[in-house]
Amino acid sequence: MKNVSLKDIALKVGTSISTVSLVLNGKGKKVRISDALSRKIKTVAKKEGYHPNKMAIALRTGKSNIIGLLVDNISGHFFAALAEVIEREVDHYGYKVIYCSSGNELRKGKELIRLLHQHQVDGYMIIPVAGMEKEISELEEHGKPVVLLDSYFSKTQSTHVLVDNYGGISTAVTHLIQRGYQKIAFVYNNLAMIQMKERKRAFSDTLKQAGIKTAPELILKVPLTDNRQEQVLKIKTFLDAAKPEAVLFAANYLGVQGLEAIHNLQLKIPDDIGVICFDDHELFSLHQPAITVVQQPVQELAKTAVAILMAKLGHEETTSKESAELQATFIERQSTTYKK
Amino acid sequence: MKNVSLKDIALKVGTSISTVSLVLNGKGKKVRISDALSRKIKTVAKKEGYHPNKMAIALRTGKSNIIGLLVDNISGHFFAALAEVIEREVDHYGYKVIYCSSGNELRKGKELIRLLHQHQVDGYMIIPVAGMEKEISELEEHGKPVVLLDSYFSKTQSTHVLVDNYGGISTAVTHLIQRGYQKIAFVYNNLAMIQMKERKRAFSDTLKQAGIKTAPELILKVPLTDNRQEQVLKIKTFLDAAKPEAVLFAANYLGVQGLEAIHNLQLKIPDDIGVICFDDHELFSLHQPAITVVQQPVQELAKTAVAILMAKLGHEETTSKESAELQATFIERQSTTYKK
DNA sequence: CTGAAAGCGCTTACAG
DNA sequence: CTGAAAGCGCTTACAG
Repeated sequence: MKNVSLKDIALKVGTSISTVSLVLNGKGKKVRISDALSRKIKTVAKKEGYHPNKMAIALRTGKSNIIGLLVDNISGHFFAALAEVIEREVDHYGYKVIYCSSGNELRKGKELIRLLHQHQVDGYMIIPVAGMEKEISELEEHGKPVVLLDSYFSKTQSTHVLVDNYGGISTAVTHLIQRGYQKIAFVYNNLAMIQMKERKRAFSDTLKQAGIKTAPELILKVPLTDNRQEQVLKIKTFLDAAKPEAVLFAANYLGVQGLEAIHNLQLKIPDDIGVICFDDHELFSLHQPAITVVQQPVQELAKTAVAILMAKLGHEETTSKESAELQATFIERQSTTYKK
Repeated sequence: MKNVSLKDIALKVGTSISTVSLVLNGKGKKVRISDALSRKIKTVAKKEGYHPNKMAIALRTGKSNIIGLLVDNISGHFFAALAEVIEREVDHYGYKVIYCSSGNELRKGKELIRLLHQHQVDGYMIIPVAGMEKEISELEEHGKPVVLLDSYFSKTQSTHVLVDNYGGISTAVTHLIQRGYQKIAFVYNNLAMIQMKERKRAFSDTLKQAGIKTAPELILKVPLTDNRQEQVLKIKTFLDAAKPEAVLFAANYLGVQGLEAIHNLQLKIPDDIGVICFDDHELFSLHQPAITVVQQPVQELAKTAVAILMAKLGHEETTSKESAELQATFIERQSTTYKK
């Protein structure tokens, strides 16, 4: 059973394809097609179950009304929070979203950008992977608007929306110091992108400014490519050796793994070790004790990014098309009460 | 800057569009196009950065090489686990996935099926919503293969892949009884679909078979439409009034909310109350104490569903195209040790 | 070995 | 008020 096309309708009604197209696109009034014909066309279209072929429209008009969203990990917590908002927001403008995840692999990321391009998506929202600069510039040269999420490349000037990573970590470290923690450990990963670099930089700077010297043995870089098991083990070994008074995890998944490591070590939070995490997770507020976090304004990030992209696509003239850096929210829970 | 098309290449090389198409599709050898020309075409195509327009191909061939995946909730845990596997599996066959989420709303679900249809997806994987029977039958009448996930309609014969819900719950209840729990509560939701009905049925049957009579005040149905806050409150009020020895949550998100309610009530697990949940969650294994669960074989579900869909699409003749019911895995952790 | 032509389903000037 | 025609980028018989 074939899909019904404009031609089928035209044949049934006894008119031309153009007329059917005009009517079904609501332009009947404008070109003054008779009410009788209009009604008849609409009736037949409905009865036959006509659905326009979006592929054909995209091919003809050059616009697909699809936004490509390339994230690092489609099963991650950040994506889960993001996707919902983005989907709802772009829907207001009649756009749909195609998601894909790079797994933080350059090769995969490049491939997916090409794929999205081949599918003629109108605009891109991308969590960039190191080394992707060229592909992104090419999209922009092709006239396709791009908004980078969560990170950006310092050398290129693509529009980006992200949280104030430096400020967020700085607040966290300051909080720990005020609570009386001195020997503070930092666990981050080897993502060679600005958001992680900023977090690391903020950690070192803030300690230095407080007159605390940072020992390299209090800093752990966990490779992204390790599997979960290995990562937990590395964190465990690290904490066991370094014996910090508090630990700051630079990403929520590291925090989750960190908690597992801490449980394995049978350490009590916050008595044996204070814990704070950059980026919230469902698990943290439910954990006993609940984990203090620096929360990213995910809703706001998504909304801002969509607004900018829509502005670039010619909707919503009011919105600025500039990059944005949003403030993180510090949430103190029970994992950072120093007891000594 | 325009995208480069076959025509552009043909013009540059000084040959015809057909020849370029043939060569670039690897059919050059078959129709014996000269090596010299082939090489030249390939070189120019690469230099110009040619990418085939998938829309045009889809329009022309009637195949989009896209699978539509309609889930209940794109930010849910089940989706997160599913998406990754499905994406990887269908990739082997050259397919891509478009995701959308119905939010368990019939109206939204219907709309999304229409949308996927308009985008000419070749096959569907759907977590069905009550009332969707007609739309799904229509897809099948249009010759589009469909595999239902997680549930199905008892009246229609669509292919489906799901876990043995009845068996899973039955195991859980039996376990509780063996551990000495008698007053067992059941928390489920008002999803009017087979998976939830089966879980409910299994709960009542198993208790009855053990000679324990089920009191209606030990059963709570939490409306899906309530917001999270309300749901937690309802569970809390319910547990406080019913004072069960153990509680079985019929879905992982209910378990997560249930834990919050239990913490609010200051009840100790497993001393004050035993807890078991159908469907695992990252949070459960990390929780103190870790929560006993009935785990769905998500990987296997996804793989099976993909295999069946691909078989229906004409790949992989070896695979059966029959519906499948997979066994759940019971994982005993520390939340169900009766202490009295 | 290679090219001209039709056609997928649509939109949009253009002509009448 | 309505229709014939071109063209988006591609594939695929068909002809030579």
